[in-house]
Amino acid sequence: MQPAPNPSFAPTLTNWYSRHKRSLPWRDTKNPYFIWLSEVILQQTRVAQGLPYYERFVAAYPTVHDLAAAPQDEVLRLWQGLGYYSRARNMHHTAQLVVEKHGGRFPDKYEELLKLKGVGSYTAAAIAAFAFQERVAVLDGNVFRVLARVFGITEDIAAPASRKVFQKLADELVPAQEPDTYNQAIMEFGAIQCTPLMPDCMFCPLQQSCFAFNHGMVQELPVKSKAKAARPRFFHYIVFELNGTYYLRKRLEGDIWQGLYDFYLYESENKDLPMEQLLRELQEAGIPVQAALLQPPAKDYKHILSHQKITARFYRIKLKDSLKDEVLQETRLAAYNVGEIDALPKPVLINSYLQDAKILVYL
DNA sequence: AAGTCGGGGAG
DNA sequence: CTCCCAGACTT
Repeated sequence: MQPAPNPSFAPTLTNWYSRHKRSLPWRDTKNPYFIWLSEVILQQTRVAQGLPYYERFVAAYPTVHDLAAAPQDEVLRLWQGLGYYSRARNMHHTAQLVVEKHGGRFPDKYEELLKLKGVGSYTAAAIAAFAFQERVAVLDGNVFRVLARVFGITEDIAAPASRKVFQKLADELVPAQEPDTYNQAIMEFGAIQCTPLMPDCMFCPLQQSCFAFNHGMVQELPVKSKAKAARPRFFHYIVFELNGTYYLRKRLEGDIWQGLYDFYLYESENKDLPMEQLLRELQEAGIPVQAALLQPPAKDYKHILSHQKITARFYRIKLKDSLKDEVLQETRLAAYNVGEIDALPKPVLINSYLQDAKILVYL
């Protein structure tokens, strides 16, 4: 059983925060648009990785109206490399809704923010607290970890059912005064002091009252069940080239990278796919290719996602004539020149190939 | 409750 | 390699 919340918990954290906090751009504003932008970017993303994206989005779209008016391809292109692209699509959708239904002003209550697409319990609480000083508790990976250790909570933080245990405690701990500062403080404390692997317990202001420290359980807490292994997938990309243009297509719903562009794709069950079979598959798709024109891939590309381990091969082929209209309809491929390709949103895997193949060259 | 959605950096 | 990051959504 965890001890009752120590009344000095919040003051200790905010005091620590005042001395250790990083200077981050979204902390210098009460503008809900900027705060929302930063929170969506930072979902499942380290500050160091998200920071340059935040700067780029603020520069490109200074107001929610600018974001709402932008084409989706442009928004996804700016998001390129950040991953979890549904965040960008939902963010874009929400920007348009805020403009059209709310006159460009964000809702100012937790319950209303929660209704926005892409805004879950964490992000709604963050916006409500940081932009509007609502007394709600943010509960992210950092907060889970700090609470589990300090209060000795052994519920599996990966299990959805555990959330209410942590949420109840988190809610009780939020002080009435400056809930925004407190929420920033506990997350920053988790990110810098009470880190996952090597927490700095020797110089921790909560050391005396920390359950995990006092019971030698710092390594054991928080309890988190392991994710299941990523499934292997084998991609065979055909890169059709025609007079300096290349055929790409926008990916659809129902798989990874929705809304991003890649090449003609054949996926096989096993790693090894004979060239003859690949040629046969192409023929069946109405794209007869002479074997001599199909250049074998130079190497395998390994691309790791949370739940998939992709091995990709790129077969480049120089066409003499345009692909048939019928094929273009069926495959949704279209020809793009290098400048256009640069402007399209692409998975990191595709971008890596384009640079290796010197189709895209950056200075 | 479990599955799915990216990519990168630290150790 | 492993872990996990200012999570959300669908089934």
